[in-house]
Amino acid sequence: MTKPVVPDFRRTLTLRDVSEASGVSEMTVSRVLRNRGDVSDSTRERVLEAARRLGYVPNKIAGALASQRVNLVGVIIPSLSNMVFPEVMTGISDVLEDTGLQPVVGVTNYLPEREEAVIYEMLSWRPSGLILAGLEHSEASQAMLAQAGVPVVEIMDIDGTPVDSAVGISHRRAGRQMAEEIVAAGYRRIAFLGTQMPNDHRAKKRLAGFEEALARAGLTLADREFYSGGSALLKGREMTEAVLKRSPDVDFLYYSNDMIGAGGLLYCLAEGIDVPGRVGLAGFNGVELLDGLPRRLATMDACRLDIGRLAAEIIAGKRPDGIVSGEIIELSPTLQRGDTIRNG
Amino acid sequence: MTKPVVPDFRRTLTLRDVSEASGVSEMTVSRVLRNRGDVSDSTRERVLEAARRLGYVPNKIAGALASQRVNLVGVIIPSLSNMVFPEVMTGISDVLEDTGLQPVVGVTNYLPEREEAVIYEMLSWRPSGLILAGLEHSEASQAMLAQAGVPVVEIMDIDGTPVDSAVGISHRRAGRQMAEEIVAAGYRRIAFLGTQMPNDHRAKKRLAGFEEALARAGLTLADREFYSGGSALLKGREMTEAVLKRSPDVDFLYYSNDMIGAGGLLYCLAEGIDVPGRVGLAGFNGVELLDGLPRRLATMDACRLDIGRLAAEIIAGKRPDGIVSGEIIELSPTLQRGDTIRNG
DNA sequence: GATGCGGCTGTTAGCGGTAACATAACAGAT
DNA sequence: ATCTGTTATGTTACCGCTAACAGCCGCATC
Repeated sequence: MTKPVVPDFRRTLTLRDVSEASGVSEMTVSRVLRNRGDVSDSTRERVLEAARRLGYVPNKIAGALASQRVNLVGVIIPSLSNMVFPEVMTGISDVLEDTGLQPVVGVTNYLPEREEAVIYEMLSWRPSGLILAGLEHSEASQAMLAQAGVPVVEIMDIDGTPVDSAVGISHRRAGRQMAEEIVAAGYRRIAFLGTQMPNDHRAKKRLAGFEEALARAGLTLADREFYSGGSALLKGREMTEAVLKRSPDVDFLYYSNDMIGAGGLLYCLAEGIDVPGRVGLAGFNGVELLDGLPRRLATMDACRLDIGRLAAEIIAGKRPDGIVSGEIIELSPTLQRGDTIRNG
Repeated sequence: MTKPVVPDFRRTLTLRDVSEASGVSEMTVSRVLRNRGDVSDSTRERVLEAARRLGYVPNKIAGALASQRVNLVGVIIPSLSNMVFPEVMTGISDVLEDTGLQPVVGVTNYLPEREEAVIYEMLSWRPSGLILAGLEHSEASQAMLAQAGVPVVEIMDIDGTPVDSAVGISHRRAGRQMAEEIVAAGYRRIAFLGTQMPNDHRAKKRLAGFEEALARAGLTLADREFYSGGSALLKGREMTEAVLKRSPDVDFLYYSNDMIGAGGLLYCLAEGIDVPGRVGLAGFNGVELLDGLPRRLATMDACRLDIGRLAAEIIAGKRPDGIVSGEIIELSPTLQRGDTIRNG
């Protein structure tokens, strides 16, 4: 099952090897490989040929140290598995693609101490910029970010004070807006179903905004249910069942994300519950998944692609007026009523 | 909306700054910060205090150059958005966590030329190892990997010849196995629904194995339908509708992944089609999502967590016998019949 | 023919750490 | 008192590359 380990006698190649193989100085090789400065066509050809033939791969560690430039952008997010960050990443990659910058992802699992460690690790590679989710960070994290001396963009959320720049939506406002819509549609006994969220600050803010708007309409949450871990779709089912059994008079279910909302929708449809007549449903995020459901769940898209794009543009110095720092961009999520809120 | 850009007068800190602040040599500071070698407790205290006070973050670029050691492991995958790789990443992170190694993700979007670029970029940082999906790579990629001088683990698939090590399942066999199960259950008019797959070699191998087993039973595919892009769940619905309309006598639908399978299942349920009586359904991957569906879709889990773990263990040199190279590990996916294959 | 200049190439001196090898101080053994 | 060994610290020489500058050549200019 195992083939013999062939000891590698070749040291790994350096500029010097290419230089010797092509008969020019290391400096000239360096210039050729970076397309920097003037080199005659004939020399360029010779160098490229030698590099290709040897299979030379430049050592960016040495290059970065010498030039004090690192073409890396750290991206720090809480989780890969919840459908929201892949799209942010797409936006970031799209923009960075033709800037020579390269995103590097770090995952925190919603743990502040993990975040601190990831920030430290990232900064120790002296990246050209940092993009990270959320505005809430440990004190030590904040200090590191402030000291870093590179552009830092906090994304997703703008309800708070960024270290440097921020691109996102107001989750508080998003929650409020959804509540207003629901109340306007005539629902009165409204329940909330969501993640246990010691560290999901954005979900928390949405709920706060939601309750605030309810209060203004003279209402309070009729019930609430929380979960953590497991298949979100399944949890959505289970929580929905639990709430509807416990509080049969509830007429609206507000979910903290689309995945559990979808689970709830499937549950209601399977049980033959009239949606949106008997109960209305709404989620949050506008994930692509929803397109495939039997009925379109009401939701609010979180502008994830744009957030990624704009954050990357700030880091890449592509913003109009060349702003690279201290910008706060608030995007407006659009409410999609779908088929699960009745027409007031 | 923008705050003034405060010019950063402080150069970024170096060992020398900490050394001066604590009155010892740079070397001693270095030792303290890496916990390497003997340092007296009093000195250690003084150094740590100074480092903390100044907010010093070591420069790993310089460290890596000097020590010829980089605690990074490149992980190259085709896509972040299909639910399968997050779980692989989890397995990898779990294992690397306490080895001091750090995964760095690169995404290829199923494009060989992107893959080549990502491999080049990764190798230029001289990582301690590389984990990449699939066994099919451009010639240039293969050459780079072979020359890299670090352990390379190709994951997910083992139907082919790895550059170095491989951890995965046989997709060909997986396809065969599912076909046998379906045929044994008495289905005869079987259709395939999947991605357009110029570069999804694993889906292609599953289909090949599937058709091979059908042929052995004297059957051929009754119909086939392909898609690309868009919401997989929605595509699953649409394709299912298309196939069932076009070939009303089809009695089984084999999907190349669970997400479109789930779409198909939802479609059938909504249309009141008897599953698994009138048509049977099966997908591939065993994603968590399925737990939340109204009925459990037949599928085969791809051992993603284990694949990640084992790959990481190889890189980290944690395999029994200290094998670091040239190992091929085949895992056996388990078939989950769910509720969508009738009992033969 | 001296001068200037742009195109091309080479030389030198780091970048900020760490490996490897001194060195110093002091304890206990002889 | 000398030797040995251990612990704690410092010194030196790089790691592989690039910025900055220096040189050389040929050609147009005055």
